[in-house]
Amino acid sequence: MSALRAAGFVPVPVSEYPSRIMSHTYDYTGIEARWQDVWEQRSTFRALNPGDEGFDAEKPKFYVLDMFPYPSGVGLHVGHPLGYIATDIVARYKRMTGHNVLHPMGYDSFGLPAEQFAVEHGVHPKITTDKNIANMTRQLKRLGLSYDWDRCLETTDPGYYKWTQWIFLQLYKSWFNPVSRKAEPISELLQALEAGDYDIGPDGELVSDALDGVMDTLGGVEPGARKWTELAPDQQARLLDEYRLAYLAEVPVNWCPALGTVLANEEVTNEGKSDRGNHPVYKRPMKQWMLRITAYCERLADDLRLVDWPEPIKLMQRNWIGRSEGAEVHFPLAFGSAESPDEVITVFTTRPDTLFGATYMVLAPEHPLVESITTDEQRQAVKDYQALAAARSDIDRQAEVKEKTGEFTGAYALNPVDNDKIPILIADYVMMGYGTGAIMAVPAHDQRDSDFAKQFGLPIKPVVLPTQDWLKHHAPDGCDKEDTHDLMAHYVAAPKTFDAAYGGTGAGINSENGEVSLNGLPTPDAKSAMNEWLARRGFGKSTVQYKLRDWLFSRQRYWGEPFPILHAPDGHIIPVPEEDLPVALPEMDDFKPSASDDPNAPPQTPLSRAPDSWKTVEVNGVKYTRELNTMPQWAGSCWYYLRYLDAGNDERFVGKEAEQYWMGDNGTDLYVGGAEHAVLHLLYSRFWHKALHDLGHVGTPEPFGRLFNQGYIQAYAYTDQRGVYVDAEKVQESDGAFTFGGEPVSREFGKMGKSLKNAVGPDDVCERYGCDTLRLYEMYLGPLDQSKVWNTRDIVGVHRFLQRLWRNFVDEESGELLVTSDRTEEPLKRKLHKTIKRVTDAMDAMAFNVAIAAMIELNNELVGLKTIPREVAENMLPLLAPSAPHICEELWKRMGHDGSISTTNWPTHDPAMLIEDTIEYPVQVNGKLRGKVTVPTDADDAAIEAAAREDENVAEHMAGKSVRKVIVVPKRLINIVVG
RNA sequence: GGCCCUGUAGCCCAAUUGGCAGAGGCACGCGACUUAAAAUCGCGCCAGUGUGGGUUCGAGUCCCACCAGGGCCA
Repeated sequence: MSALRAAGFVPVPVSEYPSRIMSHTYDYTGIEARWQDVWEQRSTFRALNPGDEGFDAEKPKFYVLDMFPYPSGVGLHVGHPLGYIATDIVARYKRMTGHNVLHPMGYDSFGLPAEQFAVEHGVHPKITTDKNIANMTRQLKRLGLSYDWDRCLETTDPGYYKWTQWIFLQLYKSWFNPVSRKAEPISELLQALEAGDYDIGPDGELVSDALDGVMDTLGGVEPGARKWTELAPDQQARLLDEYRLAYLAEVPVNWCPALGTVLANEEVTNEGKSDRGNHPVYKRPMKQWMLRITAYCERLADDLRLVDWPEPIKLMQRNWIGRSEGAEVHFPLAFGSAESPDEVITVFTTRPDTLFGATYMVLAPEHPLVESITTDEQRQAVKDYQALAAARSDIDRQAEVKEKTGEFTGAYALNPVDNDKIPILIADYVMMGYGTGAIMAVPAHDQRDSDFAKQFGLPIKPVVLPTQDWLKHHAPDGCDKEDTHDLMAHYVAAPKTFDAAYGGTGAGINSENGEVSLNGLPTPDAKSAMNEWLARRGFGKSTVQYKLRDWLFSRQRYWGEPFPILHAPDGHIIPVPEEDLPVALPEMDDFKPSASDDPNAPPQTPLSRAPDSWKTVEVNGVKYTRELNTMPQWAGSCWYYLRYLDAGNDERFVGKEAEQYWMGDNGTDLYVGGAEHAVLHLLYSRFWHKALHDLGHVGTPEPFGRLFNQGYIQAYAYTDQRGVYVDAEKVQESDGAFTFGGEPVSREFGKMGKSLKNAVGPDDVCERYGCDTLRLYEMYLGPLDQSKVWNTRDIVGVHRFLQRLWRNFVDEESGELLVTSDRTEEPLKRKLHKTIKRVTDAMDAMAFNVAIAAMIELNNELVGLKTIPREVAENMLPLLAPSAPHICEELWKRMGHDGSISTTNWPTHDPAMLIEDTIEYPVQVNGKLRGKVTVPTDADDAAIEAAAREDENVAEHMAGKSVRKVIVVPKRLINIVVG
């Protein structure tokens, strides 16, 4: 059952539509309503799965997908359907070129926007969501979009989120095997542990002889390794939990008291505010569900090579994953503390070549080692500083200000390259969440280290020679800036007098011990020489680090998927058995989050107020409590593209055969949506898909083979003298000045939407011009991938085109069809075939603006004719049908066809019709146009040249000069170079 | 500060990927029809491609620098 019918929509019988047929003019209202109804009644756009009756296995498949919308309360504005119209044209085009097309739509109905709308209006989110979905479905249907509505899904439907929960359980029941680089069932890890394949290292890492040298974490037997069988049952359980792809962890999270929930890093803005609502966000440690997306860093980055996506989006994902190559270096403590005499501090650096320049170390104030290394004299000062740092936000701490704060721990480490005793400090510009939470400070070559060192009077030792330009630019006053040697000498002797740190590359200096010398080596060579030395001496090794963190997967909200997890009184957790899914969201009247202005307010989830009958579950005599957090916004959208393939399946999240057929080798054939999802949805989806792929549930390594980002529709917006936006519709223009209610306003420009008060609704446009006009107008605005300005004034252009088309086909007086079986005149026939080719090429390139222009041109050719030849009409309507389907269906029917035009074949052009008998060549002399000659198409180069030389004007410009070169570009031009 | 995208008639956009800068639309002007207006039809109007260099027989297209607008990351 379609969402629209579910919402109580009853189609009006065709005969009752208001009609202006009597006058035989272009009655778009009646035509559009009538054909939309016919499509619905005949299920014209139902996509058949393999095994369905009538399924044609011979046809290639084409899966064209839209990013599904949130069912927002304000409905659609004309910016939303831009992508939907484009995919609809592609879907209709592909059907006509012999493809089995899957073109579905659904609603991403869980999450903050829906919940906030419900809270604001004091209505249960289920009710507002249903209402909003009904309204948006009505709006979408009115655009004549050829979705298979039978596959429409809502992420809030228990029949859907049952499988979202199921996928979560698959992640929970899996671990990432670093050797195979794949997710594998955790039961296999358990078997391996029980068989003694691995021992357990002191930090819970897996240790195996067989894997020695293959993997770091699985490397050779370490002292203190234990056997699996030596662990107590609860230790065994905890160890397994540490390897799961979904795990609980006490981590510093982004806590937003005003929203009453935690947020993922991706949902926090640069200013440290919530992406939604712009509320302050604080870091605090909390026990939360995490998904181990970091295990997939390498594959997520590498596999971007497999997909046809816009380069900027790939780049954004790569930057977000943030791969950096460098080295891990172990600094021994100079005086071991009493508790742990062998302690080392491990740092990650991207510049191991600057190790000789490390003159001190900095730990994050939260670093676990701080406690044990701090000397008694410094203890109080360190404690005070830690308290100070805890009160600051991450964003604050990372801000690039010259004023740095910190405190000395009293402890020292040894720089492994030269055994120099270097002080260990704590400072809040070092973050626990990045790298190892400790850095080696190289003040000569890192700006923040330099600021800190200058402030605390720490030594600065240059180890890389800067470029001359840099030296000149940053040298202190009093240096001779033209004297290269003087500058260098100055720099090496007194680097702190220069006003910046040199972060670039260059030859090494001051970098030599008895075993390795970096002096004179360019940076890349210096890096590898140092890495080699570190590895040889056991002080470290080259390694790769990623910026991406694990995905915080809990939210303290009501309107989300409940976790299928039970907590025992003793703290251990068990999954809900798969056959008991879904864990339905309980009916609750009080679903509001516990919002607060107090950053220290404890999180309290709405589900903690659920009835006990829901919260408590008894299994084998033990009373378990359900997990009371819910999943985040993104959970449902991670896999919806798979559910469409087999939306009604109760047995599996998607049937194998349907999945194999529609996903094929490369996933979706076209995925269209906004670029704002470059690092959120698109990264999360890829992660889930890869895990499902590893576990054998889906066949392709990537979900979205081809991605296309549509641009935004922008519109003029107007502000009054206070700078407040006013309703753009009510602004009046006269002589280039704009007024609102008599007051002058200034014009700006921005993305269409509620906040700028410049939204235009599709319903109004459909009312006034019809949806075929709206569809054409949106496509005709410009290239799909670019942002364009909405200008209501321009709509009449494409509307006139459709009016003219109608009058070319139908006599408005009599209603008589003007299509006859007359022979097509030769020039018109050529024009037709040229148009077929141009439109086909443009459709393939998704250059719909160009395709429409070509059709307008052909239509304009027909305007002067009393009747049009059937040959032209029969080819022209199918060309236009994907873009303006309703008017084409109507004219197609009036021409005597029974079936829908959407099932006819796409026209093909006759190449012979494109070849002209003669070609006019522009003739250039020294690159300047001097004449034109017309020669037979089959003339050879010599004949063309001869003809060119005969042109009077050309001859004149060649007179008295010798010909150096003649360039004849077949079918293009002739250029004669003289001198 | 780094990276990415975009600059073509008054406006939105084409330009076969290095080959005559103009397909289409809007706006504007004139004419036809009309008592008149709208609609419709016909005709017309306008830039040398943001700026400055370079490569080339030839540059809107490729390279370098700069300017402006938009985006992403610091």
